[in-house]
Amino acid sequence: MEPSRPLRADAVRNRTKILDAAREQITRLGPDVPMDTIAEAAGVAVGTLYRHFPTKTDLVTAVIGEHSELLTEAIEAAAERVAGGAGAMSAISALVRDIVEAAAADRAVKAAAQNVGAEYLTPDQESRSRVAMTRLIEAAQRDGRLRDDVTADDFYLLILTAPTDVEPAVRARWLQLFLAGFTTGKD
Amino acid sequence: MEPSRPLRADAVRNRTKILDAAREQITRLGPDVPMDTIAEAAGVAVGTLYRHFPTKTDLVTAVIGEHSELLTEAIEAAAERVAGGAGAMSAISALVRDIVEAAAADRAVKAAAQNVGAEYLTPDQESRSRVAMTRLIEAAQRDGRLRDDVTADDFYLLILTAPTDVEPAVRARWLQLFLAGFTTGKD
Amino acid sequence: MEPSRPLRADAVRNRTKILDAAREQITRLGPDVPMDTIAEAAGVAVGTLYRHFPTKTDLVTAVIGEHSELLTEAIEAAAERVAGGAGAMSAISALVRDIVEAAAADRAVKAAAQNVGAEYLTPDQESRSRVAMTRLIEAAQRDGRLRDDVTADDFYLLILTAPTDVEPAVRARWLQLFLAGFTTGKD
Amino acid sequence: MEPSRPLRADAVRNRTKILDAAREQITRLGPDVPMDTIAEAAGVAVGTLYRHFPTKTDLVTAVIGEHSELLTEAIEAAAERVAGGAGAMSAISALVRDIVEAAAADRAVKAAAQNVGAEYLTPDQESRSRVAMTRLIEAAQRDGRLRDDVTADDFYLLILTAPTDVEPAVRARWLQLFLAGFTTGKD
DNA sequence: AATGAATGAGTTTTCATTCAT
DNA sequence: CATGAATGAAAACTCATTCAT
Repeated sequence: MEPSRPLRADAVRNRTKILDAAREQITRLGPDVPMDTIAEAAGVAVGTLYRHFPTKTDLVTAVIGEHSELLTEAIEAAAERVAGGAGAMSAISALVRDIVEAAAADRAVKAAAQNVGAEYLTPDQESRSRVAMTRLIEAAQRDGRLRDDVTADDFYLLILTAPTDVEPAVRARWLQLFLAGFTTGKD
Repeated sequence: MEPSRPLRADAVRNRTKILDAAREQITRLGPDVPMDTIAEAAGVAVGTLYRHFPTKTDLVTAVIGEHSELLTEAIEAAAERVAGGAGAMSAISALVRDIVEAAAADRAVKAAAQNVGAEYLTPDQESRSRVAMTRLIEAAQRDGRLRDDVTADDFYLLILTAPTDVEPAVRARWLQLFLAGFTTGKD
Repeated sequence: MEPSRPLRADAVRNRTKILDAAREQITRLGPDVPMDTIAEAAGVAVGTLYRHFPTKTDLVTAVIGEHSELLTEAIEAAAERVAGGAGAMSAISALVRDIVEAAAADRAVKAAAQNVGAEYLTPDQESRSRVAMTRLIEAAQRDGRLRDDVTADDFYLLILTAPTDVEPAVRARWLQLFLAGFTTGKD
Repeated sequence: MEPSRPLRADAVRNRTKILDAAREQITRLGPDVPMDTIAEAAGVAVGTLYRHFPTKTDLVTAVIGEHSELLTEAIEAAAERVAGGAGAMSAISALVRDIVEAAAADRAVKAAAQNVGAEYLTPDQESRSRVAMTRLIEAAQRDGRLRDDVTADDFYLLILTAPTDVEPAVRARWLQLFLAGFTTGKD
């Protein structure tokens, strides 16, 4: 599914500028920032925004898409590390903590995802992250550290519901409690 | 903060109709429903909305107020039942399940509250529910069913983060996982 | 043109309270004060305002009417004084200065008069003040102090155009210049 | 305060249409004309009004600005004519008569300006008109036709207080009386 | 008569989206 | 392709006036 024809260099540059600006503005001001504001921040005219993203929803979805990609890559990286011998359960804990913290920092992105009703992951990202996550889970279960009934979906649920608008300490407590429900308590 | 004076009968009726409509519309159409829409649903003119609730924030706050009152009363009722001899841990589980289901129905109300910066619990409700919750927790801990380090705040966190936009089965799974982190696993 | 039947005592009291409040509010906040605000200041309900004054215009007109009455009485008093032997031209100067200062203090009343398009004087007031003004003018002309072509209308014009929103010193200068056009310069 | 960049041709056209319509509508319907009405009269959508003038105050200020520019230019032109040998006092009379007539046509604009707190003359216009007016005054005083104590501020006062809501004949009389206070009576 | 709740047209302003230049 | 001006449908809120209690 590559673009029908390669975008011209300056068009690529514009697309990047727009996404950068959108990410920044949405994170700072929430998903209700006017398109004009994003356009100005990007240093282009609104018309250009609409050339790249036919509707605001498309733009917001694209911003979320970036986030999803990062998330997917983080999961894949954790799976790599475990394949390289690292402890599975602690890799999972660290991964989840990182993701939750990132979502908190980028809280507007989450709000945007809800507001727009966009799917959190693209099909491609969905399958890549599911593969990696499953590898992590199975490793931790082989180690006897993770409850046997826990699935990748359970972790997605955890990520989806992590509180973003609370103090870090509260978020840490939340994570501790939730993860306690995943582990066997062994070790 | 005097009780003003008792509202006229028809005004009370309207106030109720407005709150009912607001809850319904916000739940159905999300936190951004126009005041006009709520007015129409309530069968009154916008002016009447504004007579009862000078700003949209006030209206949303009132809707939240009802909801959080119900929540507070549910916690108190559960505490009563336990005082009457019911099993503490199962009372807590049932309570939390009920609350989470109710919160899911009112998902948009929560969003509206956040959009509008309304506080969820009034100071009075806060203290009433804290007292009742603490009684429940202590009873369950005496029974050895609840981890000793769990506090009322932990339950608020659970309630606050319950996923709303998912199917009931998913929500049930989420609750099971989260509660697993609270319990000792005994029995 | 007396009221068809004497108003009940409390109705009279209310009418007075309303006019007092209206004068005060209009003077302070301009003719755009909401009727509700006037009602509250008067300590009555809006409905009562509307019973006494069918439209807002009527109320504003009534407030102006009071002013006109005072104005008429001031002219009559000056004429009395001159009849009693006082200097006519200086009586006129003092009269005009007083009226202009009063209008400045009550600047909103003037604004109201313009906004509402109400006649400044009622027919009765018109004729009473015209008689008195004419007497003053003729006396000053007999003294050779006032230009022979000056009429009562000229003075009304002066009163109507006096600047209200400027500092007292500026207003005094304005009056001096304008009156210089009226006098013969003699004495 | 850079000149931004030259507006596009059609934007300039619209700006003009909007200012024309605003002047016309405010003059005709008073200072409270809705923005929608002005937009319709201008043949544009409201949004276009707001693109050119972010608030109603800005629009009224711009209308005033045009008017006060014309006024300033009229004074400068009169000063030119006098420098070219024309009679100073009659130039002043004619100037004042013209200005007052123009102000009468724009009565509502003045009201709108006050409603909205807009300044009448910009600092630049203020100084330009003061220079020209002073030249006129000094010439008339050299001719012995104007009282020596009369200043530019006195003329502003005259212009400021000219009656607008009266018939032309009445206004002419008013002007005659007022100017009589300015002149020496010589010639 | 008084009360004050209800009405609803109207006001300013915003912003996603379109389209002429 | 980019620009940025124009569009126009909302949205929140106000207030003169009416009318049930």
